[in-house]
Amino acid sequence: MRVTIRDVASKVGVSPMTVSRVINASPRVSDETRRRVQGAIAELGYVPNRLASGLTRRTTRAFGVIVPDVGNPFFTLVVRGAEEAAWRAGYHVILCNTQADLERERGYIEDMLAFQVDGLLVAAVSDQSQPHLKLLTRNGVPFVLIDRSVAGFKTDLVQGDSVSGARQLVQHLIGLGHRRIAMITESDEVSTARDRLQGYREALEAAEIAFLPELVVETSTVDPRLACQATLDLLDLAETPTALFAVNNIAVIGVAEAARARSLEIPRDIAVVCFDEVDYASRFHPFLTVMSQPAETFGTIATQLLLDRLAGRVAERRRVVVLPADLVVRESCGAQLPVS
Amino acid sequence: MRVTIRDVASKVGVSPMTVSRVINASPRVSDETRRRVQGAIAELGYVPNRLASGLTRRTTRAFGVIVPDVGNPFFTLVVRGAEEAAWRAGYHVILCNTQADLERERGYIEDMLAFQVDGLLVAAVSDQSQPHLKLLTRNGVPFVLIDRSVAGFKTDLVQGDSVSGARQLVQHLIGLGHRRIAMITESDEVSTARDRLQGYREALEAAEIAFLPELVVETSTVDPRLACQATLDLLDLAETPTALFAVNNIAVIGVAEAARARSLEIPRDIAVVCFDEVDYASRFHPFLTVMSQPAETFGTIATQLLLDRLAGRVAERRRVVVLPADLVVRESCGAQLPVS
DNA sequence: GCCAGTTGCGTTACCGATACCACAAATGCA
DNA sequence: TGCATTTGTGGTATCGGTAACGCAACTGGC
Repeated sequence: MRVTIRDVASKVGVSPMTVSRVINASPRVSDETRRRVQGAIAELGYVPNRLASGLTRRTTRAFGVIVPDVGNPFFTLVVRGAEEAAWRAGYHVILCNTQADLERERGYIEDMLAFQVDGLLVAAVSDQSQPHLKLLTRNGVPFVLIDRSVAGFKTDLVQGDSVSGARQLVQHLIGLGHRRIAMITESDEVSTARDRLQGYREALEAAEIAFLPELVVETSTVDPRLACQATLDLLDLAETPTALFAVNNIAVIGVAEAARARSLEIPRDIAVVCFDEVDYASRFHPFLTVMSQPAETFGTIATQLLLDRLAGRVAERRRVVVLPADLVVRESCGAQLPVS
Repeated sequence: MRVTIRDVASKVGVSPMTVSRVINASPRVSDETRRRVQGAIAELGYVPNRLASGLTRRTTRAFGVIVPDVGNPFFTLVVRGAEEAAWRAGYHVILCNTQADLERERGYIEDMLAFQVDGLLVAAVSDQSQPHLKLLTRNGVPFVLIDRSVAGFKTDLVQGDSVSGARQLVQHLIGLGHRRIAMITESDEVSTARDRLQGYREALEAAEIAFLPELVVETSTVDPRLACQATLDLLDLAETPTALFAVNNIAVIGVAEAARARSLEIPRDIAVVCFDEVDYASRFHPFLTVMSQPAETFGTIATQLLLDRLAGRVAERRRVVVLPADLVVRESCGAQLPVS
């Protein structure tokens, strides 16, 4: 049923090898033959079988991108950046969505290995992704970590400056007069969560504000519902926080929901800030003050690192790229904005 | 570098064939041998080469899902539903994001063909996707269209009830007293846009309101910026509309932005409704009244149709599944909500 | 006109896995 | 014990391409 190179060859009356040469733009084919072969390819709708060509050449010119949640605007942009850069370099991208599930992550990594991709970009679920990633090194497949580092893995890495970013966000809140600042975070097996908590602590320490464990709530995974519940718990404290720092754009959704459920108005009753743009939602009220990361650049740079490795232009050691984040002050923090 | 079946075989001291049997859970292997082979597989980190096995068997147990924009919450959920259903059936999903670009769509369809996927789910860019899809039929690869039909293509299809959904939304606005209702839509080469415009017209007609062409603005593609500009144009009309119907969740973002730019409050100054949930954003103000579609179900049902074809359980004719949409009344339409 | 170099194309072997067949050893049943 | 069957394993060909090589026919410089 599927059209093969032999179908094309016999239609034109040449050998499969000649068709192969036309496909791969080899110069050793006469113009006349080339034209006839191209005609047959178009007419039959022939598409070369990459399983077969991937077998003989040792490359598929494709790489996998594994992210925990394509629906998260941050990762959507990362993927877009990666796709763009890959496309320009003549590579194709296979996208895998793990839904932050380790099981699934392992499955996809095996899949990518099975499909013989030339390399991978991985935003790992957590430090527990380590065994899956070992599969890659053992098979000699290069990969670049995005956004999150994985404990005990010394590979190329593109990440944001979570420590400093979080510190700035919290300092901003402190500058607005807040002293009782809570944080909604996720498992500290995720490097970004760990780093942001650290930044939070540093900011408090610098302002000589005591770190209160009860003001930090950790949800098992990042999810609006869990974050909402966590926020409600915080709001039930005898002494409620006056400001809230959400570990990312997903958690903040739950925070906003909880505030609404308690009829608290942001920022009048409680100030809110978070990491990452909320994309479309940041155009809606409450207009969130965020630490904005250049998500698309994460994707393009990671792709560049990977392409470098594939091309053998290898800086032998691992390369770590840290991209700065930008404080975008909107309304949710309660800052008085100059009239624009 | 890559571990092959021969590496495993020679390590254990059996033939590759025996290893293959272990991988594929053939019963004709002694427990003893099976254990030793499995040990070697784990130890070497061997992952079977699917390029090779895909060549001999005629299946890869993978299928492609092609959508215009994974960042669109509607499609994110479609993908999630498809992944879920595929996973359960032992299939793997390769996700392709066309960014509503025909060129890219063609590239991805060729890629999927090249990777010998067993089938595809396609949310096509527009009617102009027809030539790409013909490639699939010519190569005998089954596919199911999602969300959008493509003119002249009689294949399996899972879509929403756009005509009736749009009619209901507009009727709802009319019921609230609006007579001057504008619509922001996209190219009428997209079936859903076509159908929603039709529903809009039907609702007007039923209420004996004249259809005014100047109240319908068509943007070339669906994009918040374009929708924002389109809305501004509408608000510049001598007689401005009192209500606005956005063709989908992306367009409505631009509408909200435009309203804000003009310091109009929703719904006090202008009522707004749209198709599709805005996901996270619908938890933010303005709380949008929407026609909610069961996006995840789109994915699961489309997958089911595809799996049926792959399994040969074919209802020979095409099957069309139309999923109903639900009017979710929130605040943006200006309806008085009962106190909950 | 001769020989070296180029051009255009075909042949053969192989990538890594599996379908199919073969076959020795173990087992079952009369 | 004898013969049929089952069990466990290996050998060979093959999937659809391509690398490497081969080789006629043409080109061109002397």
